[in-house]
Amino acid sequence: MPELPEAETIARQLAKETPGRIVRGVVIRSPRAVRSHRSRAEFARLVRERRIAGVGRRGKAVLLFLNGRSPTTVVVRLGMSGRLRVCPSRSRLERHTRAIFSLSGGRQLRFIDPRQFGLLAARRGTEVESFPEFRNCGPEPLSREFTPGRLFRALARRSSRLGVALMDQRLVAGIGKIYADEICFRAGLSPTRPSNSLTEDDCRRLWNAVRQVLRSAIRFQGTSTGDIAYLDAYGEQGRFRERLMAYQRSGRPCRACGTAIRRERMTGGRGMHWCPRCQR
DNA sequence: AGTTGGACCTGACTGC
DNA sequence: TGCAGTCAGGTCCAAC
Repeated sequence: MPELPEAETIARQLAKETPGRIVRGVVIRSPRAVRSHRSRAEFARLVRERRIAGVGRRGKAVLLFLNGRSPTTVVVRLGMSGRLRVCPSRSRLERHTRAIFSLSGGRQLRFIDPRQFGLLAARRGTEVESFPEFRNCGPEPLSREFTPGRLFRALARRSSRLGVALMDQRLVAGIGKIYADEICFRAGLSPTRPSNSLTEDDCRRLWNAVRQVLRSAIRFQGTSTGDIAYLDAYGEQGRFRERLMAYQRSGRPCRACGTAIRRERMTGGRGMHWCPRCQR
């Protein structure tokens, strides 16, 4: 599932491949991919014949900055199964290709998304924080804005379980199921703990774990797992999967102490994985 | 306002 | 083999 490390990996790859190229044409093969626009034509009009000036990321979203008379930003939300791929124009179209950007230089940027939870949105300007997609977006976990104190105060206000709170994008941006499990493991905290039961000391460990886990996952270019495994802009798998300590390891021995990893469904129907011995 | 559960979507898997 | 049911999960929305 694309979370912050996967989006960051794709954004860095696109930053090498796309700047300077001009979007010559846009084909939206699934209208649902641009459902926040009135029509496919409206989206295409905002994007066509503009030069890609840069690439960024906010939370789990990849951002394409386009130059032109009025600068435009394309927000790419990958959802649960979305991928962005750069390839030669003549290469075979993959199944579930939802949108194709034809770029100058004989390349295409393709948006592939089996589950169709992903979304492309073209927004005027580059003031990302003002876009509706980011209205409820909390601080970037690897920025200075995100501090142990801020994390403590936010968790102290909540009664929901820690594993659920970490995935709330208003608390901190970019964390989903995989990294919520891994962060809790690294912090030695059970994801079933009520958020407001954490001490300041717990929160400092949690804050460290957030940053260590995300940095490490970025270094290994994300996690590929499950029936619709994440692939990067070159179609390669992420290598963080081999380093997972909790996620999707239920019943298997904890890599630290050998105790069987537990799994339990939480509110929202999502299962959380944790070691009952290492995590309290 | 915070919290929860359902809906969206489709491929893989399970059970009868 | 076939078909219904379940699961996965990011995000939004309605209901408490």
